[in-house]
Amino acid sequence: MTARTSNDTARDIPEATVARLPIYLRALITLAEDSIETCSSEELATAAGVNSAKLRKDLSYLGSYGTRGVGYDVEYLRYQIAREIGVTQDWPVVIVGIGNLGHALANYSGFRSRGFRVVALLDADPDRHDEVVAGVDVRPFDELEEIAAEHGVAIGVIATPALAAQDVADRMVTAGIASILNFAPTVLSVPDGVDVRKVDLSIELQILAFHVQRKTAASALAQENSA
Amino acid sequence: MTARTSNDTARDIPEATVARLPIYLRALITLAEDSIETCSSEELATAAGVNSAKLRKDLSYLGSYGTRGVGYDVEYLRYQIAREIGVTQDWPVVIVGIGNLGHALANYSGFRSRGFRVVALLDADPDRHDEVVAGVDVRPFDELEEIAAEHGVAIGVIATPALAAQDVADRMVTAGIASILNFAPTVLSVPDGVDVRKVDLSIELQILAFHVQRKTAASALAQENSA
DNA sequence: TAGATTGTTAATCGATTAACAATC
DNA sequence: TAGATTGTTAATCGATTAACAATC
Repeated sequence: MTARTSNDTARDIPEATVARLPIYLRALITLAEDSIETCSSEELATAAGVNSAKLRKDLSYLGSYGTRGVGYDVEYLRYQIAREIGVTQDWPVVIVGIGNLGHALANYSGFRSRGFRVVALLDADPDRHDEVVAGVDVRPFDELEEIAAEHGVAIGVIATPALAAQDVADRMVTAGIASILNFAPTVLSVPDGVDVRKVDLSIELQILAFHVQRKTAASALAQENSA
Repeated sequence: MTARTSNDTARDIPEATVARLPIYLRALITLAEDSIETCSSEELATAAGVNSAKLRKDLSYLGSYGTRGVGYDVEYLRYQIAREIGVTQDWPVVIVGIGNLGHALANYSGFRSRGFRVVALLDADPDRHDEVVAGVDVRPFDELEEIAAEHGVAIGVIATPALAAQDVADRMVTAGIASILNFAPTVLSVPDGVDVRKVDLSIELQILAFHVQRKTAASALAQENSA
């Protein structure tokens, strides 16, 4: 067996670039659906809502997938980005906490169509264990380790109340799940090497509110000064 | 009436700092609930999941609300941050699109408790207009302008399918709603001055998948080379 | 006063952007 | 070849961090 050099694995791609790759992928899928076969960096950038210099710089970290004077082949670039992100394969996912948000997540079609397969829904409440949501049985939270091992689950989604979230995260880590998407409004502490991303609805709204307030204050001020 | 200088309005606070203020606010609320009256930057930083240098730098944009040698008064700092974000007042919000996600959002208690009041739920589907979700009637989408004017709505939430989202955004802008939280997986185009934030569940998962893949590739490589 | 901790400085790091040489 | 567009360079901008003087 030949020892590989580090060149075989992904080069170091900046975090900001990684966060935009899925946006480019979505834009390319939309273009493909519209039967567009080729696009320039300018066109793709517009579809993705970024400027073209940033797009070209981002793509340059992946390799040279375009043709000067012509642009990018939509299908080819789409495949290369999907491969780089890792969504050419299917990732088994567990969702813990089947409240309103858990229901919404389980039913979200965007997961299945984009490389993710919900293999289990877990909830601590025994009253929910009879339910079937989006074609998947709700199972007791205790079965986490078993299910994770059985399906090789690498990604867990936490949609529980804030108080339960840390315990769920600990159990996920024990079960070998090292990537967690956390919807609970709490800061999780996890060992090194475990990757946590956080989505917080009320924080997003508060960031908007800050800007609304500034806009309102600015226009009130302008009005006052012109009076 | 005295003309005000620009010093009276908010200084320019970096975007990265603005995005963290709600996190600090939440940490302070948790500390207050635990009857903690004073905290150091180190303690608050730990609770918020950042390092203390960053926390102090962030707070320095708001003013000098701490006491050297002592730390911060939890209640006082909490109020100052809430005021800076603008959540000492209540913001009326409309949610458009009452599918699974819209339901989850309407029922999310974190809104009401953090300065936001859902004044209307709108959906284009007449079959939904009989429903009452979280104590609020679902109304026809056509009533957007009317409701926005009546309640002075400044913030709109889009939880529709991707195809409807641009139309909803256009109508929101017409109705004078200049801040939009978009859950639909699509890029919105809006006029200058309109603020759009985007939450995309499948993009967050894809970012996780990228890192899982890299971890997996790295350990497979290590194993191979050590063999 | 001595110890503790803030608020600020300055260095470093990473991300964005415009411009353009390379090249189809 | 002439026109178009990529991939890359280098300058700029903004964010992070460690260190410490100011000060309670």
